[in-house]
Amino acid sequence: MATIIDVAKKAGVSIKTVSRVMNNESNVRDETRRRVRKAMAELEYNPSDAARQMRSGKSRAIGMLYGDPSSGYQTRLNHAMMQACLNAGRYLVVGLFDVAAGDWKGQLEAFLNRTKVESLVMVPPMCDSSILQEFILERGIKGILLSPSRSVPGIPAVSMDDKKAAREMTQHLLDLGHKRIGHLTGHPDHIASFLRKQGYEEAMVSRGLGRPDESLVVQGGFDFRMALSNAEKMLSADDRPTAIFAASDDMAVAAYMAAGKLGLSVPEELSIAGFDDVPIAQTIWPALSTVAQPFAEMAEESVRILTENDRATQASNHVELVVVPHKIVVRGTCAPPLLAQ
Amino acid sequence: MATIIDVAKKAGVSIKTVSRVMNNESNVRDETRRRVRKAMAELEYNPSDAARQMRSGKSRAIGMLYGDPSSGYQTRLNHAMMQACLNAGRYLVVGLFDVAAGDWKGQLEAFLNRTKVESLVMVPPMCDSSILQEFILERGIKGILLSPSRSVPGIPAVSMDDKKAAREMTQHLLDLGHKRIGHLTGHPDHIASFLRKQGYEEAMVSRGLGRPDESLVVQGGFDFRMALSNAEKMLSADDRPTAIFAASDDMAVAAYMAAGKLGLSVPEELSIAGFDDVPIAQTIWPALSTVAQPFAEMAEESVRILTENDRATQASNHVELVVVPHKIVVRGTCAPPLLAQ
DNA sequence: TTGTATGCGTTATCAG
DNA sequence: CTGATAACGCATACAA
Repeated sequence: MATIIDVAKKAGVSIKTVSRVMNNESNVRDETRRRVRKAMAELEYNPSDAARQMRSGKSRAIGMLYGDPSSGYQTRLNHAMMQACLNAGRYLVVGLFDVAAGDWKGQLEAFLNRTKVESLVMVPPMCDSSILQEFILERGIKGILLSPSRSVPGIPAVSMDDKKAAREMTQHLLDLGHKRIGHLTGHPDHIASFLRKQGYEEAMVSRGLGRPDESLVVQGGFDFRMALSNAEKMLSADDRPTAIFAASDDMAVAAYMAAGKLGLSVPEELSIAGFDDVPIAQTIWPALSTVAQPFAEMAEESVRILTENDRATQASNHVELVVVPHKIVVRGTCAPPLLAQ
Repeated sequence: MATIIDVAKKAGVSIKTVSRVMNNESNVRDETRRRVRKAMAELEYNPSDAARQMRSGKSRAIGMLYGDPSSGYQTRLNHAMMQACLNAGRYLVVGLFDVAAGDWKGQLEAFLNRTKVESLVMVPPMCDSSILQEFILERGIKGILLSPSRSVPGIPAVSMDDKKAAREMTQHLLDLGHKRIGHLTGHPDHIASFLRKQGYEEAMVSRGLGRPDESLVVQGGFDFRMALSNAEKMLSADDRPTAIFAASDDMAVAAYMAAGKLGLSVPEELSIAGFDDVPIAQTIWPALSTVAQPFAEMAEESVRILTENDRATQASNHVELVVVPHKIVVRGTCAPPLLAQ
């Protein structure tokens, strides 16, 4: 394992200069910088994180605190972040956050002190806490907000466009020929529920179908049981929809089961679309058409922003919000409505 | 932040002695040891992992390489391990393993070199590779095997008892009064499939029901679609079972859907039991009765064994296999069979 | 049984 | 713009 001394010798400079190059500091001649870079590459030099951390008190690892360990959203994000960190030659240090307990600031502080991470990925719902936002701002922690409800000056944010995705998914159903499309909404506390419903409504309105009424837009609450019962109700009506767009895959599965109970075959008699692309979406048959959240890309963007430490570009590249493109995953649960309808 | 020097001063000893106490080395008088311990507690001393790592080349972090990032099993294990590490004052460093690619040894070596972890949790299928086992043995890496197919001399293993759990779940159904109980098997390549089927058969035989024939034991392959189609077939027969025990929750959900399609209500007309306790098990309604794998306990045992570094006990405590008790989770999908049957 | 001194690979200070 | 040298907190050879 080559050390900074080996690099310095090879490049014919002092270790301090090597250190300067590593950290993208100014006050190094371009020619020198190039020579050092070359020596580093040739020796396959890798700075020792341990030494760095000992000296500066900061680890190069990236921290992420999450609240709900059982959420599919979080587990998939964890994996995507780990991958992104791996690609960037970093570690991911994850920690559990007790959302219900108070003292969010104290919890974050404890995590920071314990792990010494210099940068942080903030996920919902913590990313929307102004207390936490101010805290990382004043502590000088590099942070990014993942899917925040609204962006915050000084802290870059990465997210997908929920409203647009919902609009597109609904349009897909519309393009297939559906006119009566039901929507199973999420939980009112989640901003995503609102955005997804809005996207759905916009698509309906833009096709001249008018704003859908209560017979079409029913509460799902991101809850299987509620979605099941309300989907059953909606599908039992005389003017039942020929398609249902659920604001989450779990609720889409509920609609799926409701259809089964009522003897409606999917997708022939009822089209179903979901949102999230959780594992079960690919497990069931026919597989669920859904919106795939771009976890990998969101994670990569986050890590890229966090590891961008060229002090020169830092000022100019004042990124405040990166919107990552989603994917509409067309699988087996959507088809044109029966002619009889 | 207190350092080893502060502790030494406070205890009136040298830093070497503090170091000895920290690492549970011998050659320290009990009285001295106590004094040092007290000083550490009073100063809330926390050894710096960075300094340790720099000096010894080893991190105190615990490594875990996993193969299938989308598996519910793995994501839940990840979380449990993270929690267990947290409780033990350690980190978890996870890495992705490419099972399909060759050179398992090289992959492991790269991970070790990169992360410098001194201990390792080996999960399926890597834990069953003799090449990997020999490698960690000769490199002197502390390792534990999680749910291996068979134990290996020199490397402690932690697992649950799949056969016993399957037997108990089947007995639960038997106790309810069921006599014709179907079984959806897992994938033939997984040792767990075999064990779970065996447990089911033992329970049936022990109640004098004889060894179940092919009409009752059908392939599920840990695959939703296969399970769905075979469950439908099984439930369409004249002598259909009044209960189904699936070797995984995913397949249990398939049976659930098959029942829905055939107009069989759960649990009144068909009882269903699963295995794993994945999130969807609690999502659906009625919620699925299933076997909960003791992730938290398995993780804690693993970390305990890995961090047990008292050199005195190391020789005597030659643990080779720890079997962690599972839980039978009784929820809503199992009930006595209808009298009419 | 206990202590002293040295070095691990960085970053930072200050002098050139 | 560049370099010599002192820390950072711990483990360990070697002494006592």
